[in-house]
Amino acid sequence: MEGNRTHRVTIVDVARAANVSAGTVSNALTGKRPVAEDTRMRILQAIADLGYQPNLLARGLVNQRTHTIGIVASGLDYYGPSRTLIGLDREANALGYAILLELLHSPVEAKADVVLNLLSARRVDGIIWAVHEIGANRAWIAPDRLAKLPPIVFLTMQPQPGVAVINTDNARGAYLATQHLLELGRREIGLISGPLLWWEARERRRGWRQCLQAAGRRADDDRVAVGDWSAASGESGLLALLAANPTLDGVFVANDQMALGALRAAHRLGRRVPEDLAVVGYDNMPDAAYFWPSLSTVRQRLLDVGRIAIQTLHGMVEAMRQGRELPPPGVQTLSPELVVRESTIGRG
Amino acid sequence: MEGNRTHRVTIVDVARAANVSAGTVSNALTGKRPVAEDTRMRILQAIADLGYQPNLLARGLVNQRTHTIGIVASGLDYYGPSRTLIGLDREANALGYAILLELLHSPVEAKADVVLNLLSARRVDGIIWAVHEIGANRAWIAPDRLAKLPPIVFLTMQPQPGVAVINTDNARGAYLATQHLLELGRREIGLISGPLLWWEARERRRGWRQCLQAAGRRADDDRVAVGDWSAASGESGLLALLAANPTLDGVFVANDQMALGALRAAHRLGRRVPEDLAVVGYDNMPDAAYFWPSLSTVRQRLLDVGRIAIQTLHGMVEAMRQGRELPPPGVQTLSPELVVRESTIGRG
DNA sequence: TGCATAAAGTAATAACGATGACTATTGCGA
DNA sequence: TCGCAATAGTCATCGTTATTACTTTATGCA
Repeated sequence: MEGNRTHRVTIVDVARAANVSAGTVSNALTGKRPVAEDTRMRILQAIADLGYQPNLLARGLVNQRTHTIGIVASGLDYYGPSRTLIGLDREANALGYAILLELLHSPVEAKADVVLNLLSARRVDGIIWAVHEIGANRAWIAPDRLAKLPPIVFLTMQPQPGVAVINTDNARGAYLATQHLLELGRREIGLISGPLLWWEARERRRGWRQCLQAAGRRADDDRVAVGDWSAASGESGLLALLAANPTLDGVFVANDQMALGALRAAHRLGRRVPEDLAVVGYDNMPDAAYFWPSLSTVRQRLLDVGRIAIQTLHGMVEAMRQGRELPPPGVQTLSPELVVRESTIGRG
Repeated sequence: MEGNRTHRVTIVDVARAANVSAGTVSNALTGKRPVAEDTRMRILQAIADLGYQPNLLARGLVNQRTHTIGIVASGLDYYGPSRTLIGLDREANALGYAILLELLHSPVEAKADVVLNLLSARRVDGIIWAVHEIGANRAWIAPDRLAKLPPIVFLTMQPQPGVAVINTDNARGAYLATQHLLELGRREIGLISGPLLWWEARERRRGWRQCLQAAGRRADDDRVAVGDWSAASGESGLLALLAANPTLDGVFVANDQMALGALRAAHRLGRRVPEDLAVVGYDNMPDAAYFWPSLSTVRQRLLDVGRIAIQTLHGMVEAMRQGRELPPPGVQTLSPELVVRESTIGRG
């Protein structure tokens, strides 16, 4: 009927159509005050007729709450970050939050600050920081800066005092992998590491080293090749390791993609896996079970990381809203599990 | 100083501190009207002192514009969707849009409608629909429903009249792959397809079939195994194909993950790739170059898909804002490219 | 039955924080 | 003196909700 294409239908239009006041419509929608059943039906009918959509900007403005969570992430073309994001999204949905996504393509501190300002200007209720690495020192999380931001949960980083962190135990995962190799009787075990700027890479190296040292084995630097998480670097990494240690009979590779490259290098050199060289990866990406040979690896519960992160953040948001004291922020660490496949035990 | 932790600093506080009116602060910030240089400096100083963050909710409310784009996506644990999302994010950033992300875990129509309502209630400026499949008929994009929503760009789906779609030419990619196999002298070429509910899977099958028929070769249903995009289904798919066609000497696999499974099946059966069986995949995921043997495949420019999608959407948003007629929505199709590796030509 | 009182639903109005369209104040030259 | 730039200020507005105040209607009791 009404030809005016630019007119947006508001709560007042609904109220008029249902013959009530705007406040009553609001009450009917939010349920914060009771509304007589037949009025409610009339209102719902009017909403349907007019195709009314409540304006969440206005609602957020008056409620001081947007039901939006900002997620800052990076490395989405890798399995881990994507998977974590899925976990975050699921739980956020379940708790009624929408997600404002910011991808950091080149994680430098300046950009990080811009992104935080942006999220804060949009009045997100909370922030998930899922960027793995951003310089070595993290000076950018100055406490006074943090105090002016909405609650933040950090994923997968070194525990910091006064900051909520959700982690997996990378050192333990690496330990499990290395121990598995030792138990199979391997005597010379190398490491293809991720970039050492990354906390996860350092932790996995630590776990590998600890396990070897506990068993009285060598864990020297010439047993370590440093890659960049890519399959290419895994391939060149294994070539370098074997050149320096021709008798190497086991290798722990800090992620599955590099392990894929390492398998390829082994094939090219004619080394049989696992007979000549046993390989363990990290991540348990879906493809790993179909590598040739299928890859023993370490599974992290990344969906759980996402879930717990959102739940923790939600708790912080609610506490802050109700003026309660924030729970002392701490570290929650999830345990990884070893997944054994052909690359260590053959086609048993 | 001020101990009141709940007080939020608004434009009025800034105005008071800088000894001007709120309107002037607004002008200084948005630049819509000139402000004397020294007043501007005073205002900026006050903003810095107070740590003021403009409230984008309020701004959006009065401007009827949020500079936010809703992205509805799914399958983020696969390479393609993740990659596309990265492309979308980059261009959105460049054009000053934030991203409201909605992941569809189980793409059913009811849920789709809920998601669209949600985005619309948050007053996004536009929507990118990056969900690959949602039932066969798409009855849910009823034209009158579309008219009530912000501008939408659809990715990777069958062209629809009256709808903006950004595509890659899946049939052409499949054609290129199949042609490559023919040119290598392969005579019996099978297909491991994706689920036929997916438009992309149907298109890739069409390209495979067209190419074979143009060459006078068989392209019957017993040369087709239908998988579900997973490596597991690729493995079982090739086993089934070889059981039905023992003399098969080439296979086009509709994505790289299934191709990985197919390679594994070939290894298990002792068929040499490519000597006995040449394999071409689709997607060019980073790992494909490190499969054993490395995988010939089809590259899509997914970052470009994302870029163009955002640009198109931006154009629609601007046109609508300025009351201009929307450009007639059409289809933009990008061409894929063949990437030749060992799985077809050996370690040449 | 009639009246006081409680309960329940509804209406009116002031926020929330910004902007845009007017209006008001300067200082200057004609 | 007048008119015109150049600035700055005022106030209504965007679409909701919370608060307060006002109607009804139902209930209890003599």
